[in-house]
Amino acid sequence: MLWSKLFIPTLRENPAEAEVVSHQLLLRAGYIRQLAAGIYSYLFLAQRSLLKITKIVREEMDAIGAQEMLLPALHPAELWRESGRYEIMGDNLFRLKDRFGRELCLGMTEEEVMTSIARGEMRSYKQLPQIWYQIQSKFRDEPRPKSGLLRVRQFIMKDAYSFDIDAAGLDVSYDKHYEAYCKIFDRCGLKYMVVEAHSGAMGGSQSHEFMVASDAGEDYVVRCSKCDYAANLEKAAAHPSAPLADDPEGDRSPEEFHTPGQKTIDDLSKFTKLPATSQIKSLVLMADGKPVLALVRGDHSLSETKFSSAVKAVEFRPAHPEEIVKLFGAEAGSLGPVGVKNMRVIADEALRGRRNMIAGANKDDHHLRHVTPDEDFNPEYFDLRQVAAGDACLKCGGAIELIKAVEIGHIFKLGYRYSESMGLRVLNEAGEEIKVIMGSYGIGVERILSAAIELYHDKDGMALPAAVAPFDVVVTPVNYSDAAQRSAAEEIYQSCLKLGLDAIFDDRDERPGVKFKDADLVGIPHRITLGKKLTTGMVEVVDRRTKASEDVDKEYAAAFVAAKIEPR
RNA sequence: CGGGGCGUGGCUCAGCCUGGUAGAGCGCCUGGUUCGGGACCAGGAGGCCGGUGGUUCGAAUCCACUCGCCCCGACCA
Repeated sequence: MLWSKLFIPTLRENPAEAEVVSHQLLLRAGYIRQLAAGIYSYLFLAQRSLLKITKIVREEMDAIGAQEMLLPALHPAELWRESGRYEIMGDNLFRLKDRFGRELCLGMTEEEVMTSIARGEMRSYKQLPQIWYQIQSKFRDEPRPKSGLLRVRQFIMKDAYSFDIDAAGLDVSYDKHYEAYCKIFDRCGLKYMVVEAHSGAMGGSQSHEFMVASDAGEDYVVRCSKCDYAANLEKAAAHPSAPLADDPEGDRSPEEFHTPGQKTIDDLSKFTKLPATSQIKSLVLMADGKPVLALVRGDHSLSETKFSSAVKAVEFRPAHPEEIVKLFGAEAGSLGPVGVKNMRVIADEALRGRRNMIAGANKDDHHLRHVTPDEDFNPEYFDLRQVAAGDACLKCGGAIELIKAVEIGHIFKLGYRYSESMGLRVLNEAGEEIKVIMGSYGIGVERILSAAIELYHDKDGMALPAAVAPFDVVVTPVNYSDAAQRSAAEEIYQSCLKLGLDAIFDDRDERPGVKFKDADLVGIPHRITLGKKLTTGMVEVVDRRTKASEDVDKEYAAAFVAAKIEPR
């Protein structure tokens, strides 16, 4: 293609609205333009990259026997009511009405539609297993779209669904996806981690996320510095750090003391001269309308995910101040577990075996010292605590680190959630009706591009892996009005095409600086530059990432570049 | 939804406090000189100052409302 004929609107300066690097570069390099908050147009360059990514995705999905389909994005609300997600998804689901007042919604994932197809046609175990997938736009009414293409309201997802006869079959389908995902992300040139994940609103048992470390990410990955343990923060477990002060010895009874105006853990640490690790933090939550008192060590934070699985709540929220006063007779700064009878009391494992700690007295401006779990109150123990950096790995004791990351893929064992609610059953060998077991598997296509940019960029722009770059190579005559350069460049460009390279010919009558800057910004992995050395038959081949330049005979330049690009 | 910031040619921004002719750099167009890392000279085009209402002789500027975008939080397969 001829650069002079293409629409590649590069910008010299970063648009003011872009904060994260991938967003800035996608705009500057002319890949995307914004239409509204969280809604973007993908221009020529972005579309080329995305097509390369989806091609890789297709090849690897097809390789595990998955069948590509294309389902509607517009769904009848009725279908979502069947699975129960019409209510669960709340405002995140785009909802609309047609001219007759029928309720519709835009798909955020397509378990319902896939399940409805399956239940209409599947009759026998002999038809299973099946893996169906599509690459299609998804819609989510995000409360806060952000970071360019990282969190948007319309995006392209590869979503796959597996249908199996039993749990062993699901394991096979799940493992196939696990491996296919690794191949996809490897081929896209990404550095990524696979972490244990929480299955969240999707339901189901096992789940893994594919994460790319990046400060632009919104998730935290907990990783052991020694072994291979890695998990999403929501799910991660670890040994807590030791308390900073030993518990006082002895079999003491709770003793009230006056703590005027001391409300936070911090206040109390200063006031009592005891570290936060000697305190019990008391949190009141309303879980499905019922109050629960959750206790964690003073320096720990409650993991909301772990809390909700511990109490098996569909919905929960922090209690309102009025509710707290009504239930405890005291305000939030002075709450504690001693004497609490009117609600469930759950405690984090880190409190088990501790003695003589500080807790609120359920009386404003008063606290208790010498509070001992299992003596002064009897909680149910759970892992409730959010893991923190510096904790010790459960597997090997190594130090835990926290890494910010972008989620690019997620695989779930759904189990029977949809087949049960929507009635997907087949007959087994014995002629008995059995539920089909399902899995679902997603990849965020734009996130692969964004993550690649976050991973590979420098001050001049993108340094994309060839697999996802819009072009493999750009042929750049330094002076286009020089007839010798022009014709030699044309020849090299044609040779590149013959070798199957995705080549672009920068035939613009621009100064060399402009052409070099644009090529760097756009992130084309290789550049063949024709300049003064052409008089001796030599051209330069420049590597975008390393900026290393090699002189090559013009006859071999195309083959030289082709050899550098991995076969695909 | 709570908190903060910002809306002025295509892009980055100044002007607003203290009301009176709408500006700069880059980009764009024409001509010329140039040609190895975003050239130079000359000429030129391009702006309902986000919108509505108000105050005023007069509003980009002051006031009210409103819309949009970004960031933090809440939220989130």
